[in-house]
Parts: sequence; structure tokens; C-alpha cells
Amino acid sequence: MCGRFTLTVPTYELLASSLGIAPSPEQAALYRPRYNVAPGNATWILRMRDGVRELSQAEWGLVPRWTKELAGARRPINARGETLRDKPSFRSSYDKRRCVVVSDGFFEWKPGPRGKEPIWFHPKDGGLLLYAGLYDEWRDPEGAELHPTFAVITTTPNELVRPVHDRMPVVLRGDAVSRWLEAPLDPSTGHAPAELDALLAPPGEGVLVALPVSRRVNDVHHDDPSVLRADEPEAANDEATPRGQTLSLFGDVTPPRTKRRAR
DNA sequence: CCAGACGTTGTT
DNA sequence: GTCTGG
DNA sequence: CCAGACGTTGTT
DNA sequence: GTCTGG
Repeated sequence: MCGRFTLTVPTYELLASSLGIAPSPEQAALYRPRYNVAPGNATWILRMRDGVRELSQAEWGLVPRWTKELAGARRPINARGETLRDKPSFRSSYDKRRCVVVSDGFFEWKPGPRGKEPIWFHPKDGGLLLYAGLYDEWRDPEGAELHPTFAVITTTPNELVRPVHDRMPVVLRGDAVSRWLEAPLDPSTGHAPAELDALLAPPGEGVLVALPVSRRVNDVHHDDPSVLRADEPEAANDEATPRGQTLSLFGDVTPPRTKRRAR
């Protein structure tokens, strides 16, 4: 699946150097660590541009270039690796516009006694987690604006993720990153070479670990380090419950939201 | 041929 | 139940 | 992915 | 743009 992820690297400079990218001051100004990247958000992708790796922002939810109206357009956030070649929305991006989605962990939810309980899957040894992705650029017919968007490719889960969900993002490691980004078209078919299909497999065991985290992450407005902390355990005995205080039957009482933004 | 869709996940 | 917004 | 809305007319 | 359904 993969419908929410993190990119918590503290600075753009550290991110760029980890990816072997020449830093751009303009891009640096746009960077901030993210603890709750949600569909529709702008975030960071890596792609080839004139033969060079480029780190840039794109919006999560792929809008194919042939889309007539941006309003109301479907924006798939995921693309099944098994069927990329068959789908009009993905086929040309698979051939010509592959990207890498830059992250350091993703969330999956499982139902629990206290509601949807989020689990953060992230690299055991820390560092980046890179997903195989597709992008496209939609051009507004009224203007010259290019609107870049992307989708994360999914595959079957490995043993770690399987108990929680039946899909997971395709993770690229080592030389799979450059193979994914740089493979030329197969001259005999005019499409992406068959060797790319082999990359769209679940990661081996031991790459990722699972950490239960705070249900605060369920709300997309919570985008700070607190989402990666464990929730307070439910006060189950009088030691943990201050005298005279009544537990809510409905779980924690969230303070009122900050004022809505006017439109 | 033209018209219309073009996606995924999860839940019931 | 289904759509929209983030 | 989850959370929250889900509507119209007319008036300012 | 490209595929599917009729």
C-alpha cells in the first residue's frame, strides 16, 4: 500500500549528499524534514534530467499528461508493479518517466482496540528508504505551468509487512537505484526493458524493522517528531490514573484544533 | 468505427 | 456509503 | 493513508 | 495518448 511516509533527514544538504546530488540553493529553501507526508503533498523525488540525477519536488498523486481538467482528475498515489505495462495511466511513465521517491520510512495501519494503529516501517540501520516511482508532468493548456506528480509502485509484502497489509512499496537498494533510473528503452519493443520488472519485488527480510507509533500520525496536520513516539499506554490501573480523574470511554481527548485557514 | 475510461486500497 | 482535502 | 464532509438559495 | 467496450 503505502499511503503515508516520512522524510526526516534534518537538512537539505545532508539529504543531497546522501543521494550524491549537487545541492541547489533554490531547492534547499524548500526543504523541511517531514514526519507525515500525505497524498496530495509536494515532496522529493529523484529523476534523470538531461542525463543527470536531479532532486526536485512533485505532488503525490499521478496526473497523466493527457488529463483534460486538473479539477476532479483521478490521482492514483500507488501503481501496481504487476500491471504497469498494461495501464494507460502508467505505461508511458514506466517507459520514460521513472523516478525514485525519497523517504526514510512508511506507515501502515492495522485495526486495534483503540482504533487504527499506525506502524512505522523503516530501515533497520537508519538512513534513507527509496521507493520505485513513476512521474508525469501535466501542462496547463492555459499557461506554461508544468505540474509534476508521482505515484509509488507497490508489490506483495515481505514477511515483516504481511501481517499488517497485503501490499507494500517497492524499495530500491544499492545499484537498483541507478538501474531503475537509467535503463534505456528496449529497442526491439520500444518499451521499458524486461529487466526492470525484476526490480519490482519485495525487499529481503532484515532490511526493515517495524515500530508502533503514535495515533497522532492519523491526522495529517500532525507533522512533527511526536508522531514517531509510542502512544501513552491506556491507563489501565489506578497507579497510572491520578485520583479524582475520570477516564474517557472514547480514548484520549484531543485538544481543539488550531483555527482553520480561511479560503 | 466511436465513446468513454484511464487507479489503488480496503471494507462490506 | 462515498467523496474531498490534507 | 485518515478525517471529515456530505447543500441550496439568496443576501450582504 | 492509449485501451476497452459496444
